[in-house]
Amino acid sequence: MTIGADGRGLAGFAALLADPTRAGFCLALLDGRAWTAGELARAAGVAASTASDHLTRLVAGGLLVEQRQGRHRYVRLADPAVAQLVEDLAARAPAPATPPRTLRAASAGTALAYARTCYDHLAGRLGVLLHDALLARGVLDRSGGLALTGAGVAWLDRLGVPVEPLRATRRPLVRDCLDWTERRPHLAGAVGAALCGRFLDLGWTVRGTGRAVRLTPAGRDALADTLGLDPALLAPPASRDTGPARA
Amino acid sequence: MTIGADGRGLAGFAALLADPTRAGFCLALLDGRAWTAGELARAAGVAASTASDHLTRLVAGGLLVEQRQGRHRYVRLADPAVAQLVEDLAARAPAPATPPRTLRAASAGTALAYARTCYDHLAGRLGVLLHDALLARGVLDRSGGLALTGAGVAWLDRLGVPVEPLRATRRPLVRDCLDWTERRPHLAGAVGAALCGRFLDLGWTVRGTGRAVRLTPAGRDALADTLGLDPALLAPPASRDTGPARA
DNA sequence: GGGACCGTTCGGCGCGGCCCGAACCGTGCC
DNA sequence: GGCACGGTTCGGGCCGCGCCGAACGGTCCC
Repeated sequence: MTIGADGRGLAGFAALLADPTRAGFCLALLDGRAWTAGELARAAGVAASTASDHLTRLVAGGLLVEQRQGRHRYVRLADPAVAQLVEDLAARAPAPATPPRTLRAASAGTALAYARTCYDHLAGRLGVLLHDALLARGVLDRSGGLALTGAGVAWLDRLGVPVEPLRATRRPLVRDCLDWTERRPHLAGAVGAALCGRFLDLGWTVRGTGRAVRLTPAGRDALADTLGLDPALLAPPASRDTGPARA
Repeated sequence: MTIGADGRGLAGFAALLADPTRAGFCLALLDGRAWTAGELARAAGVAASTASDHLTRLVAGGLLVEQRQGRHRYVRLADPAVAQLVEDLAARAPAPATPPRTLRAASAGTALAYARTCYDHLAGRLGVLLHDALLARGVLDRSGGLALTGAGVAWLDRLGVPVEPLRATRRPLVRDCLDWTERRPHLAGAVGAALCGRFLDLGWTVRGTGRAVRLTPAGRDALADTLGLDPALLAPPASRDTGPARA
């Protein structure tokens, strides 16, 4: 009531996400990449002029940052904290009752349910399996809150992911992120992002269409080797009916 | 773009906070207590009918829960996760340019800057000092993410705060919460809430007006004793000019 | 230079949200 | 029972916001 009872600041900020089009932009940008204004306009189904206006407001509000390049206006989420905020809100928002979809979309859905990026870290069934394996192997420990162990630091180092530079970022090292499809946590934070990037560098994973990710045979063997993950569990979706995609 | 590109759900949810009156309600309720509809209406400066409408929407949206008692409608934040969400948003929202205030408000501001509750845990200078002391004494450790140590569990147990029951809640044990006035983290999460409650039970702190909290002489001695905190640092604001209140 | 394309600005339209006052209902108190 | 009080419902007014199309400027390519 006294310190910051004035709701105008909060309301103005929340209003940025209170429009279906702007919210859709932010959800699309959750893939961590930079989109052009036109791409976003087409994805949202609005005129270019409308999208331009929305982007200006989102940038002014600090949710997005832009980068002009030639005749393109690239835009992406301002920082990981914004991604987390959008996710937290989306996780609490009711699903807008869009049960199935077309066959093609359903098939893409199973691929996404298997492995995808969530802003800048791994999500989907693969992300959850990884999270569980890291806990089982003692890389992570959650007896007193999720934390990276000393053994975990060494393990990451052997993998080629030095932890020290990550401490310099103001971002938490490790963080839970609730998985949309699995409804269980996967690993986010600076370590989650570094791990996701390292897997791509090592060729253990490759990017698919959109935010989908595929595990390569080399990746499957490597994960089985370094984390003791059962290769059978790591099998990619064999066909479109490999487990229902709970969207 | 594919899994949840539909921004309607997120937008509808964010819209709950996108109104100055509703946002003000939620900020007021951040003190963790239940308010009546009339109290909120007066605090926000709107008609009772307007407040009633807003409350209905906030309850329907899951942000608030209500409890009818006689002719009163008590309402409070639905759970700690909502409190965190509101705080995260408020922390990112720009301050609505309300530099000083009346003298009386400024004086109340210094009391709040010294010690207050933040939903259900301690905040303000006292909260930050406590947080730092817990780190220094090894109750908390943040070498791999903020975590409660084994020694911390024992320390809490000696204080009369058994940790095991706290694990049963789906709430994280320990969590950072950015302090509005100090701009540094204080301790939130299940342990932060339990600690705040235990201090009140022990008479180390007492509630002041609003969300303000005062440290009792017994509390000052006890904190100095059990945590090695310098009693001089713990001194309450002697007068209104004890350090600027950065609101 | 010509043309295609990306993005922005401007006017104008229409819907929806926010607010209030008045009337009404239920509770609690005298 | 009478009255005060808290809360709700309803109708109506108003402002703001989101959307589009058209016109314009900039950039890149041929």
